Amino acid sequence: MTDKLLAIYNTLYKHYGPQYWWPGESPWEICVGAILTQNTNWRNVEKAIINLKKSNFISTTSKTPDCSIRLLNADNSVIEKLIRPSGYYRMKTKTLKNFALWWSNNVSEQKLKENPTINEIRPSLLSVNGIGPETADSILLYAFNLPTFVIDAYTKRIMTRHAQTDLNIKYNDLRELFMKNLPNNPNLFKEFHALFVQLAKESCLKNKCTHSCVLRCL
DNA sequence: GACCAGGCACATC
DNA sequence: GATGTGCATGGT
Repeated sequence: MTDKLLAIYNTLYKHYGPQYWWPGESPWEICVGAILTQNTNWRNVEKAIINLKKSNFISTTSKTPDCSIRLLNADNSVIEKLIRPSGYYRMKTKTLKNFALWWSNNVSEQKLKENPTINEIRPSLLSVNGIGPETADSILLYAFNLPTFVIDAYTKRIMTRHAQTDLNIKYNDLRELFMKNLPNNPNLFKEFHALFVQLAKESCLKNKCTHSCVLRCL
Protein backbone atom coordinates (compact mmCIF):
# COMPACT_ATOMS: atom_id res chain seq x y z
CA MET A 1 0.00 0.00 0.00
CA THR A 2 2.95 2.31 0.60
CA ASP A 3 3.90 2.19 -3.07
CA LYS A 4 0.29 2.74 -4.12
CA LEU A 5 -0.13 5.77 -1.88
CA LEU A 6 3.15 7.31 -2.98
CA ALA A 7 2.20 6.74 -6.62
CA ILE A 8 -1.08 8.57 -6.06
CA TYR A 9 0.69 11.37 -4.23
CA ASN A 10 3.38 11.76 -6.87
CA THR A 11 0.85 11.77 -9.69
CA LEU A 12 -1.23 14.45 -8.00
CA TYR A 13 1.77 16.55 -6.98
CA LYS A 14 3.22 16.40 -10.46
CA HIS A 15 -0.07 17.47 -11.98
CA TYR A 16 -1.28 20.12 -9.54
CA GLY A 17 1.91 21.23 -7.80
CA PRO A 18 2.10 22.31 -4.15
CA GLN A 19 -1.17 23.57 -2.68
CA TYR A 20 0.26 25.47 0.32
CA TRP A 21 -2.67 24.68 2.58
CA TRP A 22 -4.32 25.78 4.86
CA PRO A 23 -5.52 29.21 3.69
CA GLY A 24 -5.22 31.38 6.82
CA GLU A 25 -2.79 33.79 8.39
CA SER A 26 -2.67 32.41 11.92
CA PRO A 27 -3.35 29.19 13.83
CA TRP A 28 -6.49 30.75 15.31
CA GLU A 29 -7.82 31.67 11.87
CA ILE A 30 -7.09 28.16 10.60
CA CYS A 31 -9.03 26.64 13.51
CA VAL A 32 -12.01 28.93 12.99
CA GLY A 33 -12.00 28.11 9.27
CA ALA A 34 -11.85 24.37 10.00
CA ILE A 35 -15.00 24.66 12.12
CA LEU A 36 -16.87 26.91 9.71
CA THR A 37 -16.19 24.72 6.68
CA GLN A 38 -18.00 21.71 8.15
CA ASN A 39 -20.29 20.50 5.35
CA THR A 40 -20.01 23.91 3.72
CA ASN A 41 -18.49 25.36 0.59
CA TRP A 42 -15.25 27.23 1.31
CA ARG A 43 -16.45 30.33 -0.54
CA ASN A 44 -19.23 30.73 2.00
CA VAL A 45 -16.70 30.30 4.79
CA GLU A 46 -14.55 33.09 3.38
CA LYS A 47 -17.43 35.52 3.70
CA ALA A 48 -17.86 34.60 7.35
CA ILE A 49 -14.12 34.92 8.01
CA ILE A 50 -14.05 38.40 6.47
CA ASN A 51 -16.90 39.40 8.79
CA LEU A 52 -15.10 37.97 11.82
CA LYS A 53 -11.94 39.89 10.90
CA LYS A 54 -13.85 43.15 10.52
CA SER A 55 -15.25 42.69 14.03
CA ASN A 56 -11.85 41.66 15.40
CA PHE A 57 -12.77 38.09 16.29
CA ILE A 58 -9.92 37.07 14.04
CA SER A 59 -6.91 39.33 14.33
CA THR A 60 -5.13 40.57 11.24
CA THR A 61 -2.11 41.81 13.19
CA SER A 62 0.50 39.87 15.14
CA LYS A 63 -0.15 42.09 18.14
CA THR A 64 -3.20 40.11 19.21
CA PRO A 65 -2.46 36.62 17.92
CA ASP A 66 -5.77 35.12 19.01
CA CYS A 67 -9.19 36.43 19.92
CA SER A 68 -10.49 33.46 21.88
CA ILE A 69 -11.43 35.52 24.94
CA ARG A 70 -13.21 38.16 22.86
CA LEU A 71 -15.22 35.43 21.16
CA LEU A 72 -15.98 33.70 24.45
CA ASN A 73 -17.41 36.90 25.91
CA ALA A 74 -19.45 37.89 22.86
CA ASP A 75 -23.20 37.37 22.69
CA ASN A 76 -24.19 34.40 20.57
CA SER A 77 -26.38 36.66 18.45
CA VAL A 78 -23.35 38.74 17.46
CA ILE A 79 -21.36 35.73 16.28
CA GLU A 80 -24.39 34.21 14.58
CA LYS A 81 -24.90 37.30 12.49
CA LEU A 82 -21.25 37.41 11.41
CA ILE A 83 -20.97 33.76 10.40
CA ARG A 84 -24.42 33.50 8.85
CA PRO A 85 -23.06 33.10 5.28
CA SER A 86 -21.28 29.87 6.27
CA GLY A 87 -24.53 28.09 7.14
CA TYR A 88 -25.47 26.15 10.30
CA TYR A 89 -24.74 29.44 12.03
CA ARG A 90 -26.42 28.67 15.35
CA MET A 91 -24.65 25.34 15.77
CA LYS A 92 -21.33 26.71 14.61
CA THR A 93 -21.55 29.63 17.03
CA LYS A 94 -21.84 27.12 19.89
CA THR A 95 -18.97 25.08 18.50
CA LEU A 96 -16.79 28.18 18.12
CA LYS A 97 -17.45 29.12 21.75
CA ASN A 98 -16.73 25.58 22.94
CA PHE A 99 -13.52 25.64 20.96
CA ALA A 100 -12.55 29.10 22.21
CA LEU A 101 -12.80 27.78 25.77
CA TRP A 102 -10.63 24.79 24.87
CA TRP A 103 -8.16 27.17 23.21
CA SER A 104 -7.95 29.49 26.19
CA ASN A 105 -7.31 26.50 28.46
CA ASN A 106 -4.86 24.69 26.23
CA VAL A 107 -3.24 27.04 23.74
CA SER A 108 -3.29 30.65 24.91
CA GLU A 109 -0.25 32.02 26.67
CA GLN A 110 1.99 29.18 25.59
CA LYS A 111 -0.05 26.58 27.44
CA LEU A 112 0.39 24.28 24.46
CA LYS A 113 3.31 22.09 25.42
CA GLU A 114 6.42 22.56 23.35
CA ASN A 115 6.30 19.08 21.88
CA PRO A 116 2.79 17.77 22.37
CA THR A 117 2.09 14.39 20.83
CA ILE A 118 -0.98 13.57 18.81
CA ASN A 119 -1.98 10.99 21.39
CA GLU A 120 -2.00 13.62 24.12
CA ILE A 121 -3.83 16.43 22.40
CA ARG A 122 -6.21 14.67 19.94
CA PRO A 123 -8.57 13.11 22.52
CA SER A 124 -8.78 16.43 24.33
CA LEU A 125 -9.75 18.22 21.13
CA LEU A 126 -12.26 15.50 20.18
CA SER A 127 -14.00 15.99 23.53
CA VAL A 128 -15.04 19.50 22.46
CA ASN A 129 -18.69 19.39 21.41
CA GLY A 130 -18.95 20.13 17.72
CA ILE A 131 -15.39 19.03 16.91
CA GLY A 132 -15.39 15.65 15.16
CA PRO A 133 -12.47 13.65 13.77
CA GLU A 134 -12.07 15.54 10.49
CA THR A 135 -12.16 18.97 12.09
CA ALA A 136 -9.83 17.84 14.88
CA ASP A 137 -7.29 16.43 12.45
CA SER A 138 -7.47 19.55 10.27
CA ILE A 139 -6.74 21.70 13.30
CA LEU A 140 -3.91 19.47 14.58
CA LEU A 141 -2.25 19.20 11.17
CA TYR A 142 -2.69 22.67 9.70
CA ALA A 143 -2.81 24.89 12.79
CA PHE A 144 -0.38 23.00 15.04
CA ASN A 145 1.75 21.21 12.44
CA LEU A 146 1.24 17.84 14.15
CA PRO A 147 1.45 14.71 11.96
CA THR A 148 -2.08 13.37 11.57
CA PHE A 149 -3.92 12.53 8.36
CA VAL A 150 -7.22 14.25 7.53
CA ILE A 151 -9.92 12.00 6.09
CA ASP A 152 -12.87 13.55 4.32
CA ALA A 153 -15.61 12.38 1.99
CA TYR A 154 -13.38 13.02 -1.02
CA THR A 155 -10.53 10.96 0.41
CA LYS A 156 -12.81 8.01 1.09
CA ARG A 157 -14.38 8.20 -2.37
CA ILE A 158 -11.07 8.51 -4.20
CA MET A 159 -9.45 5.69 -2.21
CA THR A 160 -12.42 3.40 -2.83
CA ARG A 161 -12.17 4.07 -6.53
CA HIS A 162 -8.42 4.10 -7.05
CA ALA A 163 -6.99 1.98 -4.23
CA GLN A 164 -9.83 -0.50 -3.74
CA THR A 165 -10.38 0.28 -0.09
CA ASP A 166 -13.68 -0.77 1.48
CA LEU A 167 -16.47 1.69 0.73
CA ASN A 168 -17.60 1.43 4.35
CA ILE A 169 -14.16 1.81 5.93
CA LYS A 170 -14.25 3.73 9.21
CA TYR A 171 -12.62 7.12 9.65
CA ASN A 172 -9.91 5.91 12.00
CA ASP A 173 -9.13 2.83 9.91
CA LEU A 174 -8.55 4.89 6.77
CA ARG A 175 -6.54 7.44 8.77
CA GLU A 176 -4.33 4.66 10.11
CA LEU A 177 -3.89 3.23 6.63
CA PHE A 178 -2.31 6.49 5.50
CA MET A 179 -0.28 7.04 8.65
CA LYS A 180 1.13 3.51 8.76
CA ASN A 181 2.10 3.53 5.10
CA LEU A 182 3.58 7.00 4.72
CA PRO A 183 6.57 8.79 6.28
CA ASN A 184 5.45 10.53 9.48
CA ASN A 185 5.80 13.97 7.92
CA PRO A 186 3.22 16.72 8.54
CA ASN A 187 4.20 18.58 5.39
CA LEU A 188 3.55 15.49 3.30
CA PHE A 189 0.19 14.98 5.04
CA LYS A 190 -0.76 18.61 4.44
CA GLU A 191 -0.06 18.47 0.73
CA PHE A 192 -1.61 15.05 0.27
CA HIS A 193 -4.96 16.04 1.76
CA ALA A 194 -5.02 19.33 -0.13
CA LEU A 195 -4.23 17.51 -3.38
CA PHE A 196 -7.12 15.11 -2.80
CA VAL A 197 -9.47 18.07 -2.42
CA GLN A 198 -8.07 19.70 -5.54
CA LEU A 199 -8.55 16.50 -7.51
CA ALA A 200 -12.08 16.07 -6.23
CA LYS A 201 -13.05 19.61 -7.05
CA GLU A 202 -11.66 19.40 -10.53
CA SER A 203 -12.48 16.00 -11.89
CA CYS A 204 -13.53 13.41 -9.36
CA LEU A 205 -16.50 15.25 -7.98
CA LYS A 206 -19.35 13.06 -9.07
CA ASN A 207 -19.92 9.40 -8.43
CA LYS A 208 -17.81 8.54 -11.43
CA CYS A 209 -14.52 10.12 -12.36
CA THR A 210 -14.62 11.96 -15.62
CA HIS A 211 -12.24 11.06 -18.41
CA SER A 212 -10.00 13.89 -17.24
CA CYS A 213 -9.28 12.40 -13.81
CA VAL A 214 -5.50 12.46 -13.45
CA LEU A 215 -5.55 9.18 -11.50
CA ARG A 216 -7.20 7.28 -14.34
CA CYS A 217 -4.02 5.30 -15.02
CA LEU A 218 -3.47 4.14 -11.44
C1' DG B 1 -36.13 23.63 -8.06
C1' DA B 2 -32.79 20.02 -7.05
C1' DC B 3 -28.44 19.13 -5.61
C1' DC B 4 -24.09 19.91 -3.46
C1' DA B 5 -20.50 21.83 -0.31
C1' DG B 6 -13.33 20.24 2.93
C1' DG B 7 -19.42 17.23 9.33
C1' DC B 8 -21.27 16.46 13.68
C1' DA B 9 -24.34 15.16 17.56
C1' DC B 10 -28.03 12.79 18.99
C1' DA B 11 -32.03 9.51 18.92
C1' DT B 12 -33.47 5.14 17.85
C1' DC B 13 -33.37 0.41 16.70
C1' DG C 1 -22.78 -1.02 15.56
C1' DA C 2 -25.77 0.77 11.88
C1' DT C 3 -29.08 4.01 10.30
C1' DG C 4 -31.83 8.34 10.20
C1' DT C 5 -32.38 13.22 11.13
C1' DG C 6 -31.65 18.24 12.03
C1' DC C 7 -28.73 21.81 11.20
C1' DA C 8 -28.72 26.42 6.90
C1' DT C 9 -26.43 29.31 3.53
C1' DG C 10 -25.15 30.24 -1.29
C1' DG C 11 -23.50 28.57 -5.90
C1' DT C 12 -24.47 25.72 -10.09
